[in-house]
Amino acid sequence: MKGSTLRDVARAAEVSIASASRVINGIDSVTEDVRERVLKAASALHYVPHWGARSLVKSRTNTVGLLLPDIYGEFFSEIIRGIDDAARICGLHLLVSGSHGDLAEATAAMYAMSGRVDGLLVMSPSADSEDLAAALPLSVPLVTIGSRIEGIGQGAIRIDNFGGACAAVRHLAATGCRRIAFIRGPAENFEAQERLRGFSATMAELFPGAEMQTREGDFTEHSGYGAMRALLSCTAPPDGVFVANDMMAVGALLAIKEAGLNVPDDVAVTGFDDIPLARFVSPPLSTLRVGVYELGRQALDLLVNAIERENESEKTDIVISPELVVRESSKREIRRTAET
Amino acid sequence: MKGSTLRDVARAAEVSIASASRVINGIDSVTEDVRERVLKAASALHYVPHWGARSLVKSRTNTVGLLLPDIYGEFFSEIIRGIDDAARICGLHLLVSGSHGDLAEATAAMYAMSGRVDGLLVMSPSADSEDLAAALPLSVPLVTIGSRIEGIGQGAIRIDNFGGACAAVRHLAATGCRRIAFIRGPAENFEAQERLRGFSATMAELFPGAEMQTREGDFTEHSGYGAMRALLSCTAPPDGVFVANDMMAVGALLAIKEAGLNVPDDVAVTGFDDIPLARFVSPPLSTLRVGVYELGRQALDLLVNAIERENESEKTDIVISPELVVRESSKREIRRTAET
DNA sequence: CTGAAAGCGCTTACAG
DNA sequence: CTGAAAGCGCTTACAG
Repeated sequence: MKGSTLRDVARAAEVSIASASRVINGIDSVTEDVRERVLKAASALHYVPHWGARSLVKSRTNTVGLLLPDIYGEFFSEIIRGIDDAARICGLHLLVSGSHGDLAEATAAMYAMSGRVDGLLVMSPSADSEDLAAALPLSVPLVTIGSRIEGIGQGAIRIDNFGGACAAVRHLAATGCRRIAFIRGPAENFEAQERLRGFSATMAELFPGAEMQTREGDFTEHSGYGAMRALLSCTAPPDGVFVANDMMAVGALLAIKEAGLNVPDDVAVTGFDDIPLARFVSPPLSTLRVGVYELGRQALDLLVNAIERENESEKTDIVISPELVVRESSKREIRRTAET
Repeated sequence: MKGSTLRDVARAAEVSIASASRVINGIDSVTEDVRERVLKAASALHYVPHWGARSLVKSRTNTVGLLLPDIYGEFFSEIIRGIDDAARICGLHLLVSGSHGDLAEATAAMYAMSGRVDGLLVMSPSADSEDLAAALPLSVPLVTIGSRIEGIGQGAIRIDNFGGACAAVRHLAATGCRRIAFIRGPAENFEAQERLRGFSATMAELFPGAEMQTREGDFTEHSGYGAMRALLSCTAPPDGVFVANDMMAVGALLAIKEAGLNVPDDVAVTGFDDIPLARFVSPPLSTLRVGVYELGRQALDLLVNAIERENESEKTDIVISPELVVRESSKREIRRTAET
């Protein structure tokens, strides 16, 4: 079970450790004879380089850390995929850590990682981010994903949640909706806040003085269902709903159906994210597509850049604009309403 | 940017490196005075232990590697979640690597990982597994997930795909289906093969001598759609379809709808996996629930055990039985058919 | 081209 | 309780 070391290989090949190291690393001009002997010995002994030792002397780990919030589902999967693919191309390994209930856990995870990675990718959309910033290890290049924090790290990548929300509301209005409601995400979530801001701003512009109906959800289907029921029981129920993410929108769809109303004719619905599910619910859900995979790739590229240019403090910010995808849930003829 | 070392901390705290090491590791009885000084110095210097050095001397990395095939979606996400949660409890880090197109890539990934982990979790349901086995580093405890390979590793965890398939076919038969077809997964995929085996065996038992209709898919929604269309254009189209995974079943649902037929009355449908989407399509999809999160947890526990009992070669095998979940897509009154 | 030797940062018996 | 020292496995100038 115990692995063999370079010394064992060198001994078996009857060369010095230095020479063995050279052929293992494929460097230098080494005699073909030596190379062969070392390679043979290495494979016979099932030699695997001890990574800790190598990283100790090179002070490079060739590993990046990925810190995720407590995320569940497609989004998580996609972003890892994007990062992992990009990392493989750069020859980097990926250390992941998810599900951090509270700040203490997130800090501990970051701290534990920072000694073994060349850089850190941190996604932490909740409010504690400020405190997290205070706890940052300064010795490691860091790129934030979708974070509200401006000052920290060597780079940041985020989604234009505000712009996306504006587009959604404009779209609903263009399709004839006059009473547009909003189902919000968690109050402490930065991305949710930005979507709310986009909603409010656009509503104020399009329907000045009108009252805005919103309900809070927690990004789960269940909460979307509940919020939609609440909205439908208002005295003036909405004829269009922008929902802060697709998962909640799916719940909203259910609630509308249960109320015996039609989507999109009675209530048009638009979500956010474009998770795969969006295409499969009935009616298919209009939404804002975020290239999550691409986001992951770019985040990693940003980090690799930061690692390479060391402490040159040129900070890069990337903003990804979501794209409106119109499906059946909001596709309707512009109707003339009799009442106001 | 450059991190400080234990030596720096010791110097600042005016103690020996040994003492500094002790308080950092929280061991031994150390004077309260020393402890305080070291802790203060460490935080002032933003000291982070160099993990490579530590692992070099302890010959423990506190990291496990996870090797996944080219997987996309919920399944991937869930299994990582299960493993990550379990790993955190054990104080282990998780190195992940996905998307291995071919054997060479998978082998390279495994090799690259094996020098930096205490154990390996390998999921590789495709046929190359035999070759992969040959390439295994022997120095690292290894647990396979859903692998066809029997001989390798210190443990294995797998899904009872055969049993699940049997249950699905029996269920369809019990609900009145008389011509049950099967949409297969990729031919080289072990799990897909097992599901096919279960289908064939049960069909042979229930409808001896009857011809079996099957079509191959590749686990994507699109291929399920195509396979279903092909099945519907047969001279004797099926009145029940067992589909090798939920994603393809979703495609099948679409094809049936497009053909103007009703689910479940004209064709009952059952999938496999119970991905979240299954509940949201219309009609909701009957399927076999596999506790993927739980599977991940258990896989890690198995590995931790293997790591702890070192080379005692007591190999553990765990088989998880999927559970039949009946939803609308196969809920129908048993009908009497006029024709044969 | 090749080898002896120093050193990466840390832990851990071993003395005191 | 504390420190000096050896050693974990590897890479890399430095000589030869």
